[in-house]
Amino acid sequence: MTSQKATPPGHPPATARATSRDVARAAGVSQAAVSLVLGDKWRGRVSPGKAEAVRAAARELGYRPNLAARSLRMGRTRTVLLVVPALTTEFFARVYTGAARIAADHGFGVVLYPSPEGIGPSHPSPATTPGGRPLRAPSVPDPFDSAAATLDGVIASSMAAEALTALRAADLPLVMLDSDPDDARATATVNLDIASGARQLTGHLTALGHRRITHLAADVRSWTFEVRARAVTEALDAVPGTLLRRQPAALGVDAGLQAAHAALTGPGPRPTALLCDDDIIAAGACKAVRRLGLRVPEDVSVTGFDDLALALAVEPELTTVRLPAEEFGEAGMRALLAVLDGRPTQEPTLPVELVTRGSTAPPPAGPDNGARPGGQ
Amino acid sequence: MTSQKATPPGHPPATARATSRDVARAAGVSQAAVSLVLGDKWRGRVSPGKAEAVRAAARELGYRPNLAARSLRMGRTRTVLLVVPALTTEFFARVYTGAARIAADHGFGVVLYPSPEGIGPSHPSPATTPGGRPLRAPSVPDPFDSAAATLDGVIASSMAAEALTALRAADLPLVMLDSDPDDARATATVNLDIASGARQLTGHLTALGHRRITHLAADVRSWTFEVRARAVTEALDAVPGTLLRRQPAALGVDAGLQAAHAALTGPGPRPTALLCDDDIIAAGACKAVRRLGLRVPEDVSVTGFDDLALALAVEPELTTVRLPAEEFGEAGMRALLAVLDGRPTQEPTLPVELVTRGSTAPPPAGPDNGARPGGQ
DNA sequence: TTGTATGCGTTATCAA
DNA sequence: TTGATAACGCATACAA
Repeated sequence: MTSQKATPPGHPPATARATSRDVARAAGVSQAAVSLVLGDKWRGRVSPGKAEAVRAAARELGYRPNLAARSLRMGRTRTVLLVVPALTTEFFARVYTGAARIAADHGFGVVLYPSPEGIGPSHPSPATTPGGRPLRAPSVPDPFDSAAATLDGVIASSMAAEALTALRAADLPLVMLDSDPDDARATATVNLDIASGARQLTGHLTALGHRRITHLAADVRSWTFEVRARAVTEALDAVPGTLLRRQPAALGVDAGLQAAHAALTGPGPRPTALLCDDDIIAAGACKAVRRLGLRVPEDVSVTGFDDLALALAVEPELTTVRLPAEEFGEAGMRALLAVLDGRPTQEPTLPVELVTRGSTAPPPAGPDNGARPGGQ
Repeated sequence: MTSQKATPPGHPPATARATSRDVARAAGVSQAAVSLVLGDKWRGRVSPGKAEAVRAAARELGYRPNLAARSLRMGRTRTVLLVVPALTTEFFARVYTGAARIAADHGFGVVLYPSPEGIGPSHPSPATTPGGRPLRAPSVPDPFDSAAATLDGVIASSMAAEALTALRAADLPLVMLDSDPDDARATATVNLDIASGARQLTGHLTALGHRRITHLAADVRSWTFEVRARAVTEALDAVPGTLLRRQPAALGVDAGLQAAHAALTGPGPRPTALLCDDDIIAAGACKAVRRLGLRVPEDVSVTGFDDLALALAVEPELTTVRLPAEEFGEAGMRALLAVLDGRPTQEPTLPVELVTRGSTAPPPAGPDNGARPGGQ
């Protein structure tokens, strides 16, 4: 009965990597010393000479600690779940990028959970893949059953909030993104200053002279959209003589088109501006305007929200509110790390910025600027 | 010295979860039996009654195995790395979605590695965040140093191929996406039928009557773009009387605009069609056409590639080649799973589909259809 | 059929 | 300062 190393029976080791014991042997120290040195906890417990020897050996052998073992021992996985409404959107891809960057800086990984009910696919197939198969039927399981999913914490977009309750988030620390600060589920909240963005938008439009504005409101129950609606209403209430209407619109180019069509052809005087809840809806709205034989922005101004790449791709380019997506993800991750460390969290609200481009202009002149040009 | 359970000293357990021993106790069996039953390997080794008791207890306790422990024991992490050129693009977000779905079906997780040199940010800031900080400076480290990174395999887009060599991919199984089948680094390759797409596009344009076509070619060294260029050249060589020119374009709306401007104002007769290497470039090209006082598609036809949401957002909607992004990710993941299982891989090539929309039409009539309309 | 023992690689404690 | 040693939770070989 020797102390020979033996790989576990049944399976060969995936990759023959150096272990801390190999490093210890190479450096002529105990395995524990390796752990201390590499964990930078050797203040007065290992001699400087040996410490350097350990580092050299580790470098030499290309040692990288086995994270499974570390997780097992520590009871923490250094893995965080990011719950988003649907990854296929540029906005959340950027949120992920920011979160992952900060995570990596702290030795954490980020695993994604695109909420099954994924709001607004924003693209052709609403509920099926090109192949016609229902989108993630039993496919994407509860992330807590999934492989990468022994989690230290969760970051969730408010747009995927329902998914959150479904997925029993144990009692993991939970950072909610862009959601009601009073949400009881949240350990911490990180917000964008959406209300300010909405006010900047309405301010821009009223300053241009618009008085009949229709809000193409995302018909998604989500805090962020509620805030937009409220802020728009309040801001326009403060400007005498304005007429605000509201038209619900699903997320997506085509839905935006439909909603805008309805808004522009409905009863009463035609609005001179369409304030859309996101860039995608705005893109659809622009199409609707033109299909009615009207021009953007001469006859109807259109604004978006998000400042996606799309905003520059359409013509005219969209006046919109730039949401700092990556910084948003970064802030969310930082808040979660603070919670995990037991540090106080800052609950920041990130500023947003109005970006004025070609899709807005003063309303058409004329008494009622209303005589409808030849339709369709 | 009792056999009392004790949490590891120093740190409390992250979450008090039931272990297989708890289940065993509850079911009145040994811990090994639990492992057998839940691993579905109890064929003739556990009595049906006890097996059922185990399952009941597991359900009751909400037992979920500790993946760190399992990974440690098995030497496999059930985690796969997906290397993409930049996550902020819709296309790769969709590839990820497909890959993650299949992975989850097999109890695997997917971690993302947006290549540092991330080709084509396709959005405002080329190299810095809004804050001005250089984009992922030492931030995103070698993924093999990162937390989630004890990997069983890698899936990589050819567009991030350089990153691959940098990141010493040990000798992990490597599935390359849309890359040279002869690439020595790849354990397996999964491709889209890009060449067919290019041929469908040229066929569509020549059938409409176009004879002067400029290829707005992505100036990115990547197999997929080389294939496009070759296929376009060969297809047009086969049609007598065609004049193919090629104009390099960086990835991005603005770059597409610039390239198209150059193509339309350069010496020689103006092309009647701009065949763009992706939808983003095509969107830029459309803008260039209009800035020159020309119309799409009456004066100049424009085609894209990818069929992003963008293709429907611009006006006119883009004729483009639909790339089945999610299925692509699925196929990549399936290939990798096959490799990991030692099964033969199928090396599939996924079909792509021409989608005809408003951005293409017959070229303008007239002898040379060339008398340039008043530019600006 | 069942139970018991072992080791995966780490970190942390304790005795030397 | 250092080096043994134990335990994290699981899967498996082996003895009963």
